[in-house]
Amino acid sequence: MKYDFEESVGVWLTLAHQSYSRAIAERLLPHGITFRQAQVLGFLELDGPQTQSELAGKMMIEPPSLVGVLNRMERSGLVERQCCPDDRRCNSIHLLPSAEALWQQVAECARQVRTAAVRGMSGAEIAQLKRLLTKVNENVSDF
Amino acid sequence: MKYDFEESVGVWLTLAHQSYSRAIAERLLPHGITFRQAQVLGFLELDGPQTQSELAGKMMIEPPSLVGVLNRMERSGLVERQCCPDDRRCNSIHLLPSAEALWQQVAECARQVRTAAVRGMSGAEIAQLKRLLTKVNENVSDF
DNA sequence: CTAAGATAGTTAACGCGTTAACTATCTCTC
DNA sequence: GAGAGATAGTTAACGCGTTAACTATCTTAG
Repeated sequence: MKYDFEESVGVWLTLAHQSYSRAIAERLLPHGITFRQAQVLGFLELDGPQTQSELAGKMMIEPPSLVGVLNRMERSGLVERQCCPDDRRCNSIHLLPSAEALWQQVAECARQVRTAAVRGMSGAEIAQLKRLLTKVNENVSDF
Repeated sequence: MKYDFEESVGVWLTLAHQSYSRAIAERLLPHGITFRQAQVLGFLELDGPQTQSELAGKMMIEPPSLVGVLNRMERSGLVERQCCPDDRRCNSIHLLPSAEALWQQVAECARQVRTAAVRGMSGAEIAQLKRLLTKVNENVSDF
């Protein structure tokens, strides 16, 4: 009773995910930014200044994971931690001017990869892919 | 011109992949083993003693990434690095007795998650999922 | 046979993920 | 108003991924 490494959803999933994130990382590299940092930029751009917990929630990582990302981004002068006056436990994360310019380029990278990923697929196929991936997600989430 | 985080293949892919690997990790935890260590076990079980480069290739990680995994597995008494007599640059990685027993349980975990992932999907849908994921992989690999 | 190049493995430096444990601060209840 | 509990952020310890640079060893060409 052998375990077949080749014929498992897990393998296809891993392969696709790996190529995808590698493609984004490679395109982001020349801009001196990582995928996670780009995501922070995106959410701040989209929803304005917000809390670390909020950001971590949207990025679907644990708060401690965000600490390092923000430290590096602060060091690069992209964002700023600003203490909330009404709740001194919170930090409000703000974009700095240099980040605004960068965001346009970063968004373009993401858009390119996103477009490339579904090249040659019909609308119906894309919808189907989404449906099946969502299904896998559900199946596996609730154990 | 906003970047839509919700409606991208990347997001669906990430979500599915995350749940999947989390599900495996959770099931493996009680056995005191990680996903990567389980993979090493699997490939050694399947193909017998082999080189670190070979292993890294099959796991699709870089050789330096494997070093730490093997160090920890050696520390746990699961595997052994054995110097190849015919080519003294290579290490031949061997399973130790305690690993043999563990493997049965680990394989069962993987099988459970793999089965759960496609629950409620027809054979045609699974084939379609594979086809689409492979397509995404190809699309994005060759830039 | 020797010098040059390829290959196997390691280390170092970095980024990022986790959980557990800690510090502040806020909130809620008595 | 004081003590108990919830919440925001951090740190520490761990696992794992990368690239670049280094050490051995083997191979190959001259």
